[in-house]
Amino acid sequence: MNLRSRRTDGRPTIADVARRAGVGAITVSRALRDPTQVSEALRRMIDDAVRELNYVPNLNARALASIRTDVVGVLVPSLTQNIFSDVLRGVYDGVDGSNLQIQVGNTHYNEDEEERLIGQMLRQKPAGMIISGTDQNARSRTMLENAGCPVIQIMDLTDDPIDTVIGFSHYEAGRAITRHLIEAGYRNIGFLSGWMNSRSLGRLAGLTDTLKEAGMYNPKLITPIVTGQPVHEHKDEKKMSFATPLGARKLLSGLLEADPRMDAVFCNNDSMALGVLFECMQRGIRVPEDFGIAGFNDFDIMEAAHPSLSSVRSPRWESGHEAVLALRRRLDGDEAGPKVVDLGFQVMKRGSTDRHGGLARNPARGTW
Amino acid sequence: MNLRSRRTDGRPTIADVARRAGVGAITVSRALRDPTQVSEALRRMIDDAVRELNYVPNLNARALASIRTDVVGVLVPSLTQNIFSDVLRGVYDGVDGSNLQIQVGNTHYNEDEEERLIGQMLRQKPAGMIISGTDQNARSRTMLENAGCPVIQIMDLTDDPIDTVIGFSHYEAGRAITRHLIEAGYRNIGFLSGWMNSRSLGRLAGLTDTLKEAGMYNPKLITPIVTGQPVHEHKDEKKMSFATPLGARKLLSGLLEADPRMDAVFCNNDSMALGVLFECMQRGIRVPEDFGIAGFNDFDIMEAAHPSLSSVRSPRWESGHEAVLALRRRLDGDEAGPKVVDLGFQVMKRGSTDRHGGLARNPARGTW
DNA sequence: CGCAGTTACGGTAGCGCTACCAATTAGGGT
DNA sequence: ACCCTAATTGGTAGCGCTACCGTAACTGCG
Repeated sequence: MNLRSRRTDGRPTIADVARRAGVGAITVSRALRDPTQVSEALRRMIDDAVRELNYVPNLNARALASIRTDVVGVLVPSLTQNIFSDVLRGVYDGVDGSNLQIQVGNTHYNEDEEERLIGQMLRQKPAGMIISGTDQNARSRTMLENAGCPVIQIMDLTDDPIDTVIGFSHYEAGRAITRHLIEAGYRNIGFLSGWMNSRSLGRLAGLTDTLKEAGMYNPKLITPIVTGQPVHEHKDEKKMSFATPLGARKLLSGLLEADPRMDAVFCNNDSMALGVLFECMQRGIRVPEDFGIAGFNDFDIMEAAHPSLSSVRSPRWESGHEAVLALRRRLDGDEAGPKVVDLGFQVMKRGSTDRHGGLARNPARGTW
Repeated sequence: MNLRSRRTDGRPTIADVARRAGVGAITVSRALRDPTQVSEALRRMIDDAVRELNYVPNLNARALASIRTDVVGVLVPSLTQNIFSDVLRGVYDGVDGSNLQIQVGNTHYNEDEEERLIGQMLRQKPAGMIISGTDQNARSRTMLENAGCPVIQIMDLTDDPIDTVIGFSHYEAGRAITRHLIEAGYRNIGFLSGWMNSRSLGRLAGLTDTLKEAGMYNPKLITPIVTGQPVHEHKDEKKMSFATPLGARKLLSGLLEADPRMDAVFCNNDSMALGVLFECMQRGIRVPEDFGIAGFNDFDIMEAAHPSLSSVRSPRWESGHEAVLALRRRLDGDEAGPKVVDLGFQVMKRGSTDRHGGLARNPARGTW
């Protein structure tokens, strides 16, 4: 007797726990999912049985039997860029201590791929979705609106979220860093980018508007705008064509040739800002006296460079983390949270834009 | 009639496909998983029905009914460091086009946490496991040996893998970069590290042995060794205490104080090498003439720095990618693959260690 | 032509869990 | 005492899929 079917693997099931605790299986199920539904006495018997048997629920069975799973789908446009590594770290830190599972999808900045992944994930009836950006196409948006689960858009801001958006304004970030460059005393300010996505474009718009308002706009100081699907991320670990330190060095050369009066540049990311710094070093251009440099994102390296590099600190980890926390609140039944959360950004004013030595007199590390 | 139960969500099931194709459900199941078992004629009918109904298999049901799932558990010690972002990118690239799903766990360099995560993942009956490092504790190792699925250890090398190991020798990497520094003409070579794990220790051992063989070993030029559990990775996105560019600048100052003769340093990672470069700039120490700098990992920034920074290129993306490919081969029934795969490393000889201008005469980017 | 061996397909019975409904008990008001 | 509601517990019937076994048709061979 007592021969277990070959189909099981001998691990205790909810029925084993129920038998040991002397209750019905369904009561165990309830005690596990919502202990308040079960009386104190039974709950303790069940807890004891669970512990003694070392019972672990079978998530597949749970998912099959119930209408929802504990999977959170997270879509990012790239894993190559450190930005989204930070976001994912925030996400993983956010699920620590919950029973949520993360399923990551990489859209490769391709909206068809994004659409496909959204469809695939929604079919798994996820507990929630976290998706980077606010620029989903119409079909993706419709799918998400009808998903029947919380959908959090991150790393950007919009008045019209699918459900909830948690991020910051790239346009305002572009404005803020440009204002800083102007205040620091630069007059011929350029913009240097490799490949641009919708968020980069927002930052560029912020720069352009601010420069125009100041009567300092000069299109020759803006590198050609490359959008669309980025160069495929290669197997050999090379990154997207221009958006590298080396690419930035070449692009800077081009800008200086186009208009030698250029005296500052806002780079689309930190890597390119570093590349610009190194190009300046090689050319003997003094930073910040002759030339100001600002990056975007503010990775660690910016503070450590010499001169230290100004940048805009973006809430990457925070975006991922807050998104998960918002999701968890929603799953706990709290529907009251705000639909638009602005995490802000921080203009980090450092040596590379300190043209007149103001920082030495007032060496704050950065200001909000 | 025809009222669907409230428990379903209206999506087509295998039974719907079977009905439409005029076959039994089990035949559809077979046609989906192993088409060779089904005759050409039926296979086509089934394929058509699948397409018309837009049928997508329910993975939870499949997992519940069968003995194995399509989940691959991936354990990394950290998500903070770019190293493992690259590994994960290789992993995700490797599963593209298969039906494998990735489940990531972060051990935070804590072996108890690692043990817990291994147990938790194995309970889900994964198709395979990929785990960073070869230094699992005894209980973890036992669990993995009895897992009944392929287990790939990555990012290190050992003669005695649990199952298969794919990586490179940190010890040999330490030897190789040290030989390079000696050949470049440096005589007082130090080692700079923040926090050390077992792989860092391997590199340090390679350096130490090589220096001793050359009669050049000087313990004062080695920063204090900090091991054990690293400082907890904070919510505020700060990284582990010393292993940052800024930390490196302080540590370098300490070493120079301990023995001013120091003329080169091998840094435990690229960030610290950059920090050292910036510290040298500020102090007016000429690189590479007065001082040689080498990093480890060879992230993009090393090539773009000025002077460009020597480093050891580690196969991070490749480790993740090859691990998944090996796993896929195993899951396809190919048991013949090697149990130890050395992906090698590459000493990237660049400006920061080019004391005598050899690179200018022979400007190869690096040599294997 | 009969028989074993093979191939192609289908039916049945779960996998472990939970939705749904029923049953039982307790408490509160009249 | 009674009815009515709420709280607690259990039984039944799936969720969608596949392991296992059975059946039927086909093959080759003596």
